[in-house]
Amino acid sequence: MPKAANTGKKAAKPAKQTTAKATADFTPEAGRRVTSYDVARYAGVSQSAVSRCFKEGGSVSPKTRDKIMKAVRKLGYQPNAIARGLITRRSNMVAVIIANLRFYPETLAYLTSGLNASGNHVLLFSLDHESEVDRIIDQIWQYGVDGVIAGAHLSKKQIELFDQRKIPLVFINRLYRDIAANSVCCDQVEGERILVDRLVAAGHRSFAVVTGPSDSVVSQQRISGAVERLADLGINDVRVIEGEYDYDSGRRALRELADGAGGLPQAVVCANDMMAIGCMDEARHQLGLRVPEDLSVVGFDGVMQAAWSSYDLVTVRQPMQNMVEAAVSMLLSRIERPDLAPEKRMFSGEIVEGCSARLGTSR
Amino acid sequence: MPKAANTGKKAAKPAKQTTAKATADFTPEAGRRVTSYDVARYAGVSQSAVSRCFKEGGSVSPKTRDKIMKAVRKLGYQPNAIARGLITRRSNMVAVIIANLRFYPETLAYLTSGLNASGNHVLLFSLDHESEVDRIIDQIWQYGVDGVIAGAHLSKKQIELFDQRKIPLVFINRLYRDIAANSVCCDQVEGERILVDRLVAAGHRSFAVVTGPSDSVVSQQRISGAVERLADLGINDVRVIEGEYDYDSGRRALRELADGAGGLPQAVVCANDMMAIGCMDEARHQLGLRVPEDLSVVGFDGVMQAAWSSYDLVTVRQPMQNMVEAAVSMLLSRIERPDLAPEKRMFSGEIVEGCSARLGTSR
DNA sequence: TGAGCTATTGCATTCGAATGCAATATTAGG
DNA sequence: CCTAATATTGCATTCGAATGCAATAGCTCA
Repeated sequence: MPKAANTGKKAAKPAKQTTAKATADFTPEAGRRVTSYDVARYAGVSQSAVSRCFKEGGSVSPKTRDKIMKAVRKLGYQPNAIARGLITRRSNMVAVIIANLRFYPETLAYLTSGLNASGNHVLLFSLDHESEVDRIIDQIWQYGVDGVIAGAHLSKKQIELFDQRKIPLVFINRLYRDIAANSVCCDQVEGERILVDRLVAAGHRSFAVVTGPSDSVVSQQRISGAVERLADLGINDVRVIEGEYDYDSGRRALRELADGAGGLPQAVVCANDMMAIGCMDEARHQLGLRVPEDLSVVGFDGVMQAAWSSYDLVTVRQPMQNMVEAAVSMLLSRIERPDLAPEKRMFSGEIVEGCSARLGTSR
Repeated sequence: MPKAANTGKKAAKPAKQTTAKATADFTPEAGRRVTSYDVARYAGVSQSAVSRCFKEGGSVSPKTRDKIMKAVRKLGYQPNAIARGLITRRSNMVAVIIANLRFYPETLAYLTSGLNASGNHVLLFSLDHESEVDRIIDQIWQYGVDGVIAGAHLSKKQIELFDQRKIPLVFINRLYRDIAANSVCCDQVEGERILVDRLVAAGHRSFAVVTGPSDSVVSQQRISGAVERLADLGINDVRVIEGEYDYDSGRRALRELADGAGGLPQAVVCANDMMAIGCMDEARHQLGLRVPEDLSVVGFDGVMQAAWSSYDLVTVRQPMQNMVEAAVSMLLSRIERPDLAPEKRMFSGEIVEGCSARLGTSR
């Protein structure tokens, strides 16, 4: 039995000390969490020794370490990350802000495992609309996260705030031309331009584009990429329909096109895959059209559903796993070295040549 | 200009004090986070006053509150949740353990907003396989979360650990018959039995069931619900194929059935919707079968994709939003009152009468 | 055996906010 | 204008782990 070491906290109140000795043990009061002091008392060492046991390269003799670890196992001690964070100023938590979670679950899955692999944890903030960001910025700050990964749009002022407060921030798929912010993106404009080029080369002459919600910058980029490229190519028959990124709004968009004056275009360019899928379903099952023979539909993202053989969507696949890995490593290196200069990494999307659009000779 | 109040910490080192006075201000050192002491100094009050300003019903005069809030805004102060958590023993964080995140993104979205609404935050642990739980249990403990919501299987020992440590734990869709654990479930067995009843009533006599991964208890429940009910009804022509919950394994399962001896069954019962969708696609696009005329396919879950008109899946819709709300409120009330008795809430699933299976007269 | 090192150990303090208690300030009542 | 009651305020301590520094133990080598 270990001897009761005289290592109560500082000048612990005599009463307390006595009580501890009276009950002659080291079992923490029921319901209270086991602390490093409990372990120290049980093992007959000081609290600092216990602390050092949990520190890489901490100076502890094998004999002491052994005693301590035995006590740790016996009492079921786990260091308190909250208390540790207070003194080390490292919470090992990363805030993840993500909009449209329901459409892009893979992104979050990749993020979580990437961050966990390096001993970090994810404090999740999910937004239904990008414009809700305000609500959560303060909370992020309060939790003292070590860094932030954002898949949502922040205002210039908000970005500057993170900069002032020296909290590393990395965006995924949000590019800021005039702000020196870290980001990992897929080139939305390039991808959309190539996609449009292919459609035009294959003979399409009348178009419709279906946008995402108006507060989505990604949607704006994709749409303007498409519209501008079409204009470059001298095509002016372009209708614009507003969507909301989801399946239903894709269906609605196609219905609107069918009902509207001028009839259906030859190709529908959607700001994401979900809406493209909605368009296809509406076209095939409500309007009795053949896709791609009567109508070409293309999307953007390369979500798993796009590859399902009912759709086999022509789309631009974002290399999301690479992008997430890049974002995580970009963030982690900035947590280690806050002085690193801001950096932007841009990946190219890959055209997926499915069967939802006539793409001409190449297939 | 507010006068520098003499409220440095305790017997602050004279040197430090002097420095502060020399620079004649209250601006915290660059890069350091603004603390309640900084605010107090700037506003000429004590740190406790600042703290009380942020406490519901804290005793502060309007005049003082005003001064303090002005300082708060000026310095951009945000209370440090970590430090607060240390003393209050409330982190306002809830751990969410979720397996198969990529298949059930809605669940997480509902959870996040439900918890945020009550001022709680989500510390996310996502698992690729349920069996990885061990890895994260310790970490949850270290972060001192106020409670846990689990959409994954824990061992009896692990559940008891949470109980001992008085951390409320609520399961979603994991039912433990012989353990008094909190849970909110959809009745998997009942749903599957009703589904099977309908299929048999509509004349199906040969079946295949496609399971989920072997470590998924939910899959086991669904499958045994189906298999046992079929046995009850005197149907023994039931093949069992192992799947992995994803689209590809659904396709693979159907191929296996088609290639195997005995040819295709009349109905394929899948442990979830994703696999059912895979089955349908494989049947229609690879094997040229008509669904439901040549083959009936049913799933379980009621995910959004199941309702897409290309599939229009017959399935059991779990009232996931209700379930999540119930789980959140169950957890929150146990955080407030840890003595509440364990409780199980069971919701019934709703049969969705789609067109992927012949269901007979009712449609 | 003893001087000179190095490896362990413990002490005391720190991180930032919350809070019981005592000391003031304010107000009401007479 | 004074007393009693109430409302504000500040002081000092607490939460649990980490860490600089000083003290001690243990070891090497002459």
